[in-house]
Amino acid sequence: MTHQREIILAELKKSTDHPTADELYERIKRQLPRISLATVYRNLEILSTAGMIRKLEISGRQKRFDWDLREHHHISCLRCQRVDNIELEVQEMLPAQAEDRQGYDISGWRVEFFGLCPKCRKDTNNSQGEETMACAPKGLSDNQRQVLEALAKSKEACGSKDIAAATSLEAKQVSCQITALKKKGFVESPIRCKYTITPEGQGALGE
Amino acid sequence: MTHQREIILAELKKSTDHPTADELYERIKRQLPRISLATVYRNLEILSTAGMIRKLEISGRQKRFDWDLREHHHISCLRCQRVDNIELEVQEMLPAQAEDRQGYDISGWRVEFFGLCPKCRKDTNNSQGEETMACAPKGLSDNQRQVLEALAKSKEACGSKDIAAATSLEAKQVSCQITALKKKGFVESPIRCKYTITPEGQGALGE
DNA sequence: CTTGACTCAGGAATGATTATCATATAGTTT
DNA sequence: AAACTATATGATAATCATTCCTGAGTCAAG
Repeated sequence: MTHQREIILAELKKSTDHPTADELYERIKRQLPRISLATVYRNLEILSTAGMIRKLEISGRQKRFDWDLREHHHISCLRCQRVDNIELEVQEMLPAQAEDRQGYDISGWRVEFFGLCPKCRKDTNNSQGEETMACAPKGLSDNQRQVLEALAKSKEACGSKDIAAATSLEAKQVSCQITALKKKGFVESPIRCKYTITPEGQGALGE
Repeated sequence: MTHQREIILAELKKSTDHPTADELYERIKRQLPRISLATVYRNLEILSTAGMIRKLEISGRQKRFDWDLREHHHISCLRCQRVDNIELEVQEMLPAQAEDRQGYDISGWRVEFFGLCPKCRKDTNNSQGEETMACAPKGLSDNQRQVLEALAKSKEACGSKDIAAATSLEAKQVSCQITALKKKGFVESPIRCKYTITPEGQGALGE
């Protein structure tokens, strides 16, 4: 039990959420500014194989960690990835049902619920468009920026040929970028084959 | 519904396991040799958001895909990552229990079991050592090879200082490599602070 | 006071997935 | 059918999370 390992465990026990390795890393850096992310990963792995903490493999790519070893299950938000605890009473029935099935030697089980957490639920009700907004990536490639700048200069909606003339790009490439920009919500098409920049697109250019 | 998307869906429906994207890619290449892995990923994503297939986020890093939309749950092997179906009768009781908890708007749930599949279970019984053997990576870095070669030349067990003399490495570096080599099973320590190469280490050198 | 066991920080490497973009294909509208 | 747009694909680069590698530091036992 090294110093860093103690800090990592203490920091995890302080947390009421179920932090990911890098979230924990950010919090620990305040106490141990020189600690490395690899050390956090290594010690979380050691602690979980030693059975001192639990590793949760839910809700997307990043694994989350839980200091609470008592038997309980989780509910996670599909929008913001938040994870909360949830208690169930039917737990005992589950392993019995599955026993001796398929010839597996069953060593564990888990129940997971997912849906929208109260906060995300409220956000959805207030504004429908926001969910696509929040999810769309904000970065712009060079080509996308060129197209967007050309659109910003034009007062009226223009076709991809006009844009191609205004930039160094070919018409084909322009159409390709427009599709990507539409998906990000930076461009819209008031008439078929004519495009304008959206307020969000303006904002993206300014950054 | 494009041709490749049809093929991908058909190939998935043919499979009784729950393949990963790259497993599916390997199978599909037989029919469409020019298809790209990105297309497989893209279409699996499209099909699953369209609700035509299910994306499983269980058992480690790689996501798996399931053509069977009927309500069922899974059991996965901790050793070989294999995933099988499992039927439960208590399903209906679960969502009722969790309803209105934590203010979440629950849209789904799943139950997962894990353990050892029949095959891995048998392998464990037959030979205890095999699991560590099978897991250890076989590659050698330059420094590791140097140390191992020096040990191979020596008839008797020798300390890290002897090895340092025989190679261009410092004593500290040698000790570091020895630790790594011991973990791989290429070196053992008959007496404290004295090391010899193992038959596995000889084999690794020969490759 | 050596010697080796153990751990760390930092960076490189890896594996899985996603984004980009030029090209190919499939639709629409005139 | 021509002219054009819209969408999908294949190849590849980029990204993200995680793990591996290595030289250096620390500590305890001999």
